[in-house]
Amino acid sequence: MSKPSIPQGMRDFSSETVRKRNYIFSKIKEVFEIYGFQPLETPAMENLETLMGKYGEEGDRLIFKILNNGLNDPKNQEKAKDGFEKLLEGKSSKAITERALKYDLTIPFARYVAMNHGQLTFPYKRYQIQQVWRADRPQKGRYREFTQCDADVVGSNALINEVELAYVYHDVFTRLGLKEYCLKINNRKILASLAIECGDIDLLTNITIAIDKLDKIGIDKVKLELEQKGLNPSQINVIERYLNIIGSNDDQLSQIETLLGSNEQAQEGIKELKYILTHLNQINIEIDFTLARGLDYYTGSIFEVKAPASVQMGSIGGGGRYDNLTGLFGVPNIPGVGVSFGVDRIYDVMEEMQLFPQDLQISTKALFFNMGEKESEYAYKIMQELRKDGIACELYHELSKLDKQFKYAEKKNITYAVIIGSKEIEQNCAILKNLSSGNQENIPFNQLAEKIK
RNA sequence: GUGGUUGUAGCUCAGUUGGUUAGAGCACCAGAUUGUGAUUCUGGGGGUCGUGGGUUCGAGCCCCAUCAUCCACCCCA
Repeated sequence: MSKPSIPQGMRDFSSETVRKRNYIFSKIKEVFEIYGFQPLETPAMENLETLMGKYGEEGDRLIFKILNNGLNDPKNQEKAKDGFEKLLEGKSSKAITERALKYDLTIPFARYVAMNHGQLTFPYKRYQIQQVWRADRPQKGRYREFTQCDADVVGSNALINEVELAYVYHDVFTRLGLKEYCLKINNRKILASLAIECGDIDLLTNITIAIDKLDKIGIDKVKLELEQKGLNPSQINVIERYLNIIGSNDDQLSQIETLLGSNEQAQEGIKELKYILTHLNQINIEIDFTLARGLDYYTGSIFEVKAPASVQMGSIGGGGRYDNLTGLFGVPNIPGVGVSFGVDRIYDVMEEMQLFPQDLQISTKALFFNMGEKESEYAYKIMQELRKDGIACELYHELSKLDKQFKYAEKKNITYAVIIGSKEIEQNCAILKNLSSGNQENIPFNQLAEKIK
């Protein structure tokens, strides 16, 4: 038998890691709940047609598809062969695969809303914390299975939702102690107007992909890429003037008004930005007109959260407004806006910046030493009393040298050692030793719980 | 999907131009120590050198393939 292994980009999480991850989840959940979001879970797999075509061409390629069962059944073999031919041609085939692992939480959520819009109370505010899967090559901060934490509001056009979600970001990162994060905002309408200003709305995708890279590759390479995409010098000139907008939020707003203010869409986008920013004067938020975000379905505000520059992680969260997501599933006129947290990346950032609290790893509070068969029977009864009081404790599993029992306690980060030997039984008390300070004292059995708590 | 990096004991890593029986530190186990975490000393167990082929009298080392890893691109959280 070959050595056991797990698939590429998948991970086991040790106890220590799970505790740290749970710490992040609990903070995020707390904030979601106090802003009035309700939990939702959807299945790991969706019908393939629910997912295909929603994330662009690249996205389709990265969806994990699940092979149908029963392909070897003689009844299905003709179909399966035809289907396989189709696959080889690069088309998809229901005969071979009709289910897939979910790629994000937003599309399954839209599917859920489309299926249940009759029952839901709008605006519907839901949060969802689940795994998603992408068949991407793993690298730093990128895994094939990772967890997203989303909060969305659907059924409301009000910009107050954007304001609320920005506060959600702020509150979560504040609670996690991740102070130097950077929340950026832009509006797709402004990007769209830039494309119109260049003479063709269809240029939007190419333009956004190129300018999104500005801080990574610099202005010259962005211009080169635009040139390669077939833009002419006067178009590139417009974009360059757009990219040269810098300064405080107010400065940037007045500059964009000068450049694109005559465009109706731009006016709308600018108005929205202004509204959101004036309601967010308590927190740090930066306009970034180069912010584009990949997903095609965004139509209004877009958000992105960058990790502190010192850790080189890039995006740890993102979101935005979409006008008609459920329209993809035949239910029109349900606009929405949402944000997402990349927990796995937040974990990596917090690990690197050492932001996890020390006391997360304390599991067992007290270890009862095993001093022999009779003694441990006695100790067991006392231990069960402590457990009734909610104190996590355990009895060392066999009679061993004290040295060994101490080492076990030390490794498991256990706070107290409780030693009950024949002497102690006679005196109706136990030795309670604090393993971090090294102090020990005799404690009557009936006071043990109180001392340990 | 494209390009590169790495893979030797539980962990971190040495290992010469291809040449006897593959090493170290840490960890683990036993003892010195029959009720208090240390230190020290003595002894011990552990490896199909990622996997599968090939070249060679001979491969941890060279070649091919494959899997995993990390990194960059694409894209993205």
